[in-house]
Amino acid sequence: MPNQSHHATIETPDVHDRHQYSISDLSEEFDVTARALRFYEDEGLISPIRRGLTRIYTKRDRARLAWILRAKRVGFSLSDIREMIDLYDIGDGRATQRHVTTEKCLSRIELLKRQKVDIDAHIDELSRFVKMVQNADSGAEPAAAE
Amino acid sequence: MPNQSHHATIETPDVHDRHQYSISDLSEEFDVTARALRFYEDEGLISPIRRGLTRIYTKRDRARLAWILRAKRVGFSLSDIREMIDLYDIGDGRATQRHVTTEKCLSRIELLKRQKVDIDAHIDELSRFVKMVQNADSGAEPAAAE
DNA sequence: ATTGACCCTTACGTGAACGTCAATTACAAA
DNA sequence: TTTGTAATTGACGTTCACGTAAGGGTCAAT
Repeated sequence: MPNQSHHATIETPDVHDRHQYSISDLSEEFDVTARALRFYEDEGLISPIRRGLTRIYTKRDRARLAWILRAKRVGFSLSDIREMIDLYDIGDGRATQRHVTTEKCLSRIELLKRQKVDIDAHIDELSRFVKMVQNADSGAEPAAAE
Repeated sequence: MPNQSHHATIETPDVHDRHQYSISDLSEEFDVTARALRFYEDEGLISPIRRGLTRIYTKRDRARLAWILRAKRVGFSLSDIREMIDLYDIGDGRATQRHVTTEKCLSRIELLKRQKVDIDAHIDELSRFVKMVQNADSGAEPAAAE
């Protein structure tokens, strides 16, 4: 095996089908630390294959990472995310399992919809506040609830 | 002072204008612990007056608490929230301060809008997954990004 | 042979947001 | 006066999501 380098050397063997990523490739692309990626692996969220000890991420791993990070952005904890990934990974499960899966997904969706309502309310309130500040009519304070 | 009780006794002095709340009133109503409310006070988010050592929350405190909790639900940290409250509390500030305030509010709004996009994407994906599970066509996995 | 770039594991440290005692205090009812 | 209920202030404990060394391996270039 004369040439197995996994990141840009002069003579890269597979330039045009780049579907393998090193840990630093992904950490740079998604702006997370390598430590975080290893942590996600410890938590069972991603399982890149290994060449020796070195992690090699496939396109699927990359897609899964993107999904994880988006889930984080909308407020899910890592264990939430792990649970959701497990649900995805069942897919072929028996009827009862499929039922449980569906129910959990639907309740997640409900939660997300409630979040959207909260966000809209917050946007409204911030917008009103901005207008108020610009009009310089003092008397500002967080109005709220009901 | 014969009658100063701050929660329901037989002879409550001001039954019909109930604009004072004890710490447990609010913790029960909003389903947060008293510990949390004291913590928020330590962090400078609320400042109930005291009768002796006992905290007394006004309607404004209550409204502010509701606001804080909603901010938390949409993903703001307590220091984020503190910052925003400080912004609200300026209101009468000088022109430069008003400018800074406005800018910060606008960037918060942008952040919230991006969150909505993420949430919508997540809802879509979960919905699609639910359909897929129900159709029993296996081959499920978190699709993502791009 | 050494340097440099990149990778690894193990393991303790950290900030946020409280939880959980422990020891008191205040007040009203029994 | 004792008992009970709700309040208080420390102060240490906990979970989450990593950060941050410390110590070491691999490979290609110099």
